[in-house]
Amino acid sequence: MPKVTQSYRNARRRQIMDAAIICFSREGFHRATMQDVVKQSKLSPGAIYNYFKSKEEIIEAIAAERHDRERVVLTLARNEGAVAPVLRQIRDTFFGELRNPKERLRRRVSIQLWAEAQRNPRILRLVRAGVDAPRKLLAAILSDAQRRGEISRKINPDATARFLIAAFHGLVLQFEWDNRVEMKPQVELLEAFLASISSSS
Amino acid sequence: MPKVTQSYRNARRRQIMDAAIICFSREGFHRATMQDVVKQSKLSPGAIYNYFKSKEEIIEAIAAERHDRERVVLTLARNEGAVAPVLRQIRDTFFGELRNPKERLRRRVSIQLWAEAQRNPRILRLVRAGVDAPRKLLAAILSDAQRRGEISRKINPDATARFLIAAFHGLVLQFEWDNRVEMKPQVELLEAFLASISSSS
Amino acid sequence: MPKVTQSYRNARRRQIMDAAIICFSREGFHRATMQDVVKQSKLSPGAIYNYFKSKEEIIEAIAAERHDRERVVLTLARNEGAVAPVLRQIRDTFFGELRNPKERLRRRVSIQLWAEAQRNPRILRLVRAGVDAPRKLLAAILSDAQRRGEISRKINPDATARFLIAAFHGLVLQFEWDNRVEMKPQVELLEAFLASISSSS
Amino acid sequence: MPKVTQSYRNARRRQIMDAAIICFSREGFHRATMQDVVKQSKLSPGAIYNYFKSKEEIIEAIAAERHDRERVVLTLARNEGAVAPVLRQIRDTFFGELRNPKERLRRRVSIQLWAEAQRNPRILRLVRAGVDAPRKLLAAILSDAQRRGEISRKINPDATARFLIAAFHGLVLQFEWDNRVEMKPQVELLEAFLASISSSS
DNA sequence: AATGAATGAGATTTCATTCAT
DNA sequence: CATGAATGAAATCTCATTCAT
Repeated sequence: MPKVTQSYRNARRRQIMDAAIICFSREGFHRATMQDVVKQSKLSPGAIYNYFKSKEEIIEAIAAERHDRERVVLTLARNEGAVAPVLRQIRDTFFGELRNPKERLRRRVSIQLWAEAQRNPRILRLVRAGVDAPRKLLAAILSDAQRRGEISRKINPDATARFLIAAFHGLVLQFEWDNRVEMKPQVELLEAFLASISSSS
Repeated sequence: MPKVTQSYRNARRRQIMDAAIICFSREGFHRATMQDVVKQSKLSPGAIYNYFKSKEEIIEAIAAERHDRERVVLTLARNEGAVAPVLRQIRDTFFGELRNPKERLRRRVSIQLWAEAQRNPRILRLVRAGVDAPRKLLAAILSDAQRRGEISRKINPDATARFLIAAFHGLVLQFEWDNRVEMKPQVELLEAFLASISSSS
Repeated sequence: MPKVTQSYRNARRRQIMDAAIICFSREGFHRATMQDVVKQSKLSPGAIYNYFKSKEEIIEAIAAERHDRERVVLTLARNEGAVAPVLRQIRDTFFGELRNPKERLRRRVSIQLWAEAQRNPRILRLVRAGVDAPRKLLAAILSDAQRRGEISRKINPDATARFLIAAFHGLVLQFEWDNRVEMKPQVELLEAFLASISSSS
Repeated sequence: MPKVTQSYRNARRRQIMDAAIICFSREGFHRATMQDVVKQSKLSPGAIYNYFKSKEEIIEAIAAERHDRERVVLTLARNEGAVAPVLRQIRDTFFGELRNPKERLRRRVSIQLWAEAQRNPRILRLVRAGVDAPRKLLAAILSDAQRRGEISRKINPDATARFLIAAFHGLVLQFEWDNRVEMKPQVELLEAFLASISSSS
């Protein structure tokens, strides 16, 4: 029934969100003005407000997308067999993405979202959800591996999952502050860590 | 030449920064207005601008203080003997502080600073310095311990130090998003991690 | 040359004006948006602009219609005989209409027009015309009645006509502000007033 | 305790309201911009918003003032003796004021308020109160006069009071639409009306 | 003629900062 | 040094109108 297709509308939303991600990653949510987004998106203010009710809503849409994305990446990993290659794949996916320029923009915006979550309950909910889902999946993977005897019974899957995600977030920050930081030693450290919790130890 | 004593000036700066920390942790840098800080500090706008040239400068002063503080905590730990108790003390100091309400405010502001560092080079420098100093100290501690044969030669002290700090930052976020998160399992995980890098392994 | 019949065009104009009257009476001219009129009329913006050059023009069309209507009501009254029943009929027509829901909407819009006339000369002209015509008709009726000796020579027909219309407008306002206002005592008052100007006095 | 006196604040509010009355009477509430009021008042936007939270609040303050003013005028009239001179004084005060240029501005704004009352309940309440108080006072005056036998027992004081006020409002409109309208014949008509309800009749 | 997404000027309001007292 | 009213640039958002389809 609509005059323009859903895919047209989606493309516009995409266009706006991409522009916003560029602006927000450059200037932060508050310093970036809607005028900046307008220019970057090559649309008009009115057009943007046809797709998003407010600047806040754009931010929320970006947060929601982050959330989805992270969940999807991990879900893909789930179904495979032995734990070690699965974890290695997750690790490589996440670290690999840090080199991707587009993903770097998004990571910069994520840091903004962490700050924003402090005073915007809707963002908080989205950020939380974006972290909870991966954590639970990771914990389930670890749990399964424990059941199969692949990793030590002594470790706490939930706490370990949380710890791994925390470490990843922390390293995102480190990389943000100084992008010459080498990721390889970190990857190796994780390798050692995983080895230390594997059953043979 | 100053008409009031330095200690008076210091007390006023303190008063303003404490008020600002409260406001910033509540609303974020950008949403918190100078009026909020004025009210919270029980001073007048004019008075505040006698001590800080701008809102930015207050933020920078807070960032500088964070930086100092973190360095001091670690410096205290340095001179002692065996590595295990030293690391345990550092760990307990940092995690212990997470329960301290005043420190929680400051942590909230830290997260804001992480976001702000993205577009304010002066903040970036301060944040970076606030992370570099502890990292180097920690690396030195690990290095010393390696030399003394207390921990494995195979680990990379720099990378490990960075990793530990990253994990701590990540856990600060986790705690911020959900303050019911238990820290004890995390502390135990770190214990296991330290054990895994000790020489006996 | 027109591609559609005049009656089709008229029906569309009617549809738009009816929708506009609803919107304007609800929100006022300025608060009501063209989008509101679009929704209410179940047409599209483009369609509306095919029939009216601007929002102003819709307002003017409504004003013009008010004007016509009021003139017509009075014209109908003119041709009858004795003055008393004629005046009574006019009175009853006007007061009776106040109970008519559709007419109430229009009265609400009239009040908007009174305000609008202050800064829109075209509206002013229409409002003025809408009041002048009835006044002149009423004055003529009174004048005729004077000539026939039905009402006192002492009264000034023009001033009296103006006064009656003014009182009616004022009562429209009273009713608008509080629609529990009883109209019957007002009607009786007018009866007394008419009696007082009738020749017997 | 305040740094500036209350009278200073009152003077500023006066300054803003006077400027607003000029702008609103010229352009209407909606066409007049805050920038217009800023210019007219020779203050800055920020200064105005120190005294009024919003444009709406300025409008409400003006409405409240109208209300007060009208009440005061009538209250003054109350205490005197015989009804005829009292009513004549009220009549002359109201009609006399119509020639006062400042009062004309305010009347123009009143008409705006009548329109605005349709969709702003706070304005409605103020407008209503501004009409109710005078009406009750007038009704009381008439009632007293009836008790003293000065005017006919047959009239309904409430309805008559309402009618007189309605007529006045209606004449304000007439005068607004055409300021060449003579008020003298109207005053005489009222004289006749009052005579017709006096006891001798 | 009809559609409705897009336009963009312009409205209200905020808030960091200043400066006369 | 302190005060706090005043400043005014700039931000977000709205909405009458257009025009490609």
